[in-house]
Amino acid sequence: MSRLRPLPRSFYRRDVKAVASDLLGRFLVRRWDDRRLVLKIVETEAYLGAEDRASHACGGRRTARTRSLFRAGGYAYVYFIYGMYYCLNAVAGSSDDGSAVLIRACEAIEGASTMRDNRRLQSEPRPGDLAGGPGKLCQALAIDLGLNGVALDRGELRITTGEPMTSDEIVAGPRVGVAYSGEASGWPLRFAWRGHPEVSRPHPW
DNA sequence: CGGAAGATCCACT
DNA sequence: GTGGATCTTCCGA
Repeated sequence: MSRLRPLPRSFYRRDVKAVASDLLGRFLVRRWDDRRLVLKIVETEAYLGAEDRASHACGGRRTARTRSLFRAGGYAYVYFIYGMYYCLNAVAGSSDDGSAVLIRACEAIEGASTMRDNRRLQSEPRPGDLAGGPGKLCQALAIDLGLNGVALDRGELRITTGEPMTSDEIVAGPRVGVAYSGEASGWPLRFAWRGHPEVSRPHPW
């Protein structure tokens, strides 16, 4: 495996769509319980900011929950949803933008047995079982609100250099689970590695 | 202060 | 394909 060198904060402080597609193929590295868990990012979604009705930053409203979302790029934004799941974002752009990239799916590279334990899977994982969705991903990596706001270039949760996708390997489509957001629900802000077995449903290809 | 909704997942038919 | 789990968050009154 290539060296797990953290991406610099400048990586995140760009247009959120560029950050979202450029995160595909990078490694997500989680230190937990004296172990190292490594995954390759295969699916992301960009959330713009005030102008995006699907975003928690819609209308520029700031709440206790979205505090870390309005920081400058390079930090984690973790939130709790549906009474039982967490979702992980990488904050993008400049301070006060409220733009972020939701990490939707990953392929396990190292530490799959620990992820399986964390997911409480009884049988051999099938494609997508370990980290093939934003809630599953956080469960596999034991990510909760304790990691909300942490820097992604150091510490126990990092995103590192990896094997970025070329544009012909990337497919874009509308985001998942945002039907309530009107026109924004059709924006092609979901990015995935075309044909990869860990990409969540519905498949964007 | 009450109620509705939610960037999901799973079991079941 | 459908519905239930489960509870924080947010908005309106």
